[in-house]
Amino acid sequence: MAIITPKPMSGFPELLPEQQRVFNRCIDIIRRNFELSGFTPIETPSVERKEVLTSKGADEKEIYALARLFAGEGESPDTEFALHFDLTVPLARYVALHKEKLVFPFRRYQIQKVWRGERPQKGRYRELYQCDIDAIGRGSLGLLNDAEMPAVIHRIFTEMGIGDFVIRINNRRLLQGFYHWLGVSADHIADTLRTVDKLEKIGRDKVVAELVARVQLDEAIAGQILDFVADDRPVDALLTHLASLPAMSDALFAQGVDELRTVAAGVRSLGVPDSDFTIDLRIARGLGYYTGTVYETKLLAHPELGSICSGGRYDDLASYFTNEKLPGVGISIGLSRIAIALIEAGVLKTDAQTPSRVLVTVLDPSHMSDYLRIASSLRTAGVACEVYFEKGRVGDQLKYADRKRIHFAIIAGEDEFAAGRLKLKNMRTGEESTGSLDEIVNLTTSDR
RNA sequence: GUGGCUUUAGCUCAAUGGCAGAGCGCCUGACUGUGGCUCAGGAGGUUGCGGGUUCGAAACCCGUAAGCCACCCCA
Repeated sequence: MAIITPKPMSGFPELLPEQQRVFNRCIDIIRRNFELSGFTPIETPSVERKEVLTSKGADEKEIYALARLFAGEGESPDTEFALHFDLTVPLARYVALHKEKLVFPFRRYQIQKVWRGERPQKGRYRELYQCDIDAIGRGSLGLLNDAEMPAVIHRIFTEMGIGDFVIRINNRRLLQGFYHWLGVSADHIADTLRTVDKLEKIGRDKVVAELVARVQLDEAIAGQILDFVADDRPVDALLTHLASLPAMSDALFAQGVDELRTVAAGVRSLGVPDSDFTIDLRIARGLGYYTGTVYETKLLAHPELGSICSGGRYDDLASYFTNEKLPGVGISIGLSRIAIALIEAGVLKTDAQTPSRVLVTVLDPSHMSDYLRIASSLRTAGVACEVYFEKGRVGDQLKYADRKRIHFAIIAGEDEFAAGRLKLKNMRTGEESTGSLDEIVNLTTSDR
């Protein structure tokens, strides 16, 4: 029989055990911190009806549809379902469906896989984890929710130890107001936002060229826009400067500046140090539905990964599913992107290939019931362990423990059982100690 | 969807058109109550796949697939 190649599809990442453990630890940190800020878990199905997914005008090339491999006579193998490509659209449907049972503001988190029909590249996958939090209001939603998103993210990234990062905050109202004040026509504003968003990637000259050639802005105006957004003074100085600009005569601009000031103050009070967040007028987010605050997060040591966490404020989450106005603000961590890249870069350190902390070696199979009892006692004490059930000398068994980087081995044979004293070997130090079962269990719970 | 580059052992990579190799990893033994270190030995390849040129192809040509990168878009 021909061997089927065991290689997974590119873009559908798969981890080795020690990597998976790091990845899961990241998920644990994210979940704990989401809950610490009062966000409640929900999970939506991996598939939605196609019409739900395309409601926001998503790029249909990005969506994987579900089909059966075979269809009966007169049946179509196609289904009306497709895999979700983000968690925001499903959230909108969920909230619209359950709004009479939910209490608003609704604060939920969701950690699930999503699928995108993309050409994979570094940091870009076709199957990936997204970790979203959103706060949804009914009719209205307080502005300080916008400050909470970066605060939660800051706690998570700090705890994960992913290295220095900067959460960049901006406000789309401010940008729109500014462009309006400059005289950019309404139907060119979205295009302008999107083009300026590329600044970091393609550089000032190309952005100006594109603004002039494609968006048909006056070159002088394009230049003014770029001077405006490239302003990188510190938060307070920038806010003061913005408030002094003649563009303050534009109501939208003034509102944006005001919102940004409130959000920045909130972020600071929620414990994010000034070194870790900034107001960056360059970011706009490509997505059209953001209306106010927007976020992007950059890893200083890995700028090539792009934004590892982004989001923003939207006026109306679920306009396709209900007439009721549901404004919200949310942020999403691209966990697969961060974790896989940082594991490969060695920033997130991998450890043992197993959760087992202790290996119970088997020297004398006639005492198997004793070995099993030892394992049971360890587990009752909360110590992860396993028994070596295979044929093998002590050397083989210790080698097994060594390769899986199991911290301790319990070694007991005829002599130990006769004396009622077990031997515990610390695999890291090589040090051995003896004691009763209880004493040994105790030793494995202490650090070292 | 468009373009560029790449594909040789599990991994990283050599091999001027002339015997397909190294390092690391893996397995066995030295070592039947003690892992890592060392030493000795071993396994592992239709050179991505299909065709062509040639006395002879891993190498050159055509096709195809996959991978990487860039665009697009985005986490």
